[in-house]
Amino acid sequence: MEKESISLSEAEWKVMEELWDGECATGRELCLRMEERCGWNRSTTLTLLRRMEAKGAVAASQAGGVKTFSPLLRREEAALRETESFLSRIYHGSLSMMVPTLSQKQALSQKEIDELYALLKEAEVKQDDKDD
Amino acid sequence: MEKESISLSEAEWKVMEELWDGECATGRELCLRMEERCGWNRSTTLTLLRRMEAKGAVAASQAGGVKTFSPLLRREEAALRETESFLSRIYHGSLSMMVPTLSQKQALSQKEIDELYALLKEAEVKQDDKDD
DNA sequence: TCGAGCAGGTTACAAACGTAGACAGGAGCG
DNA sequence: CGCTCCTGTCTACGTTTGTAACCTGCTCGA
Repeated sequence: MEKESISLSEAEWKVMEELWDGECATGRELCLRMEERCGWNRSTTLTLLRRMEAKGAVAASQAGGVKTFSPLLRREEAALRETESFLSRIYHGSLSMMVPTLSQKQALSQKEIDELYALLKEAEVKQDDKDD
Repeated sequence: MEKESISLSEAEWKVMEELWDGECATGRELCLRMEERCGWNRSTTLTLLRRMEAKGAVAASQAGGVKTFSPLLRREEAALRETESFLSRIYHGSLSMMVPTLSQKQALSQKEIDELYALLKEAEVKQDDKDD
């Protein structure tokens, strides 16, 4: 129901990725793709889809014995939720505490750093918009 | 053993926080603090400590019937591990994909953005060091 | 019409988690 | 000496997660 509270497990997330990438897909297609990408058995994928349908993360529509699934949760929504929960769990909710951890280990490439600069600039613009 | 592979569950993480903050503590102290902070029963904390000891995340030393626990895993180490797993799960491993998600929701304050700039600058310096 | 395939559904089961009750050994007090 | 606390250990139980075998119903070609 309240999308806010839908949380996805790791495996479920993978299925969602597939759905987000393709907008929607039949059970068959998804099974094939998951088998290919993760080596899962058909049943595994179907079970996950069922669970996800139950928790309202995906919608399923039957059409002549074939089910078609589509995401109910938008990627940004889910990612945001996940991110906030992660940040608060590990970094007391603050992104700024996360960067040093990564840079310490040189887990940030120069390319990534450059990208981040650009992104921050954009974020700043957004902040300004907010004031209007 | 290989610290790399030690993963902490959410509850375990909370206990670790306590340990990291205090460097080390007796079981009794930890039980009290967890009860206070999370409302946990004494047994709950003790069980978690036992599991964490088993997986090598904390060290315990007995002294006259009283156990003292200290973290074996450093916070940065654990945070890094967690962060990498999170980033790869949600953002295909790239921090740069995470920022737009947050800024879209205005989940980034100007203050935080400023901090991030500063952090990136530092990270850049580190990059240079690496070349030496 | 009957069997082969394919779609989805049902049931299962072990590991990880969160949570806690029951139990046992040592230390000190009366 | 025996009881009471306190400390830690064992055992347990429901839930979530990952993973899959097995079953059933439909459809299409021989």
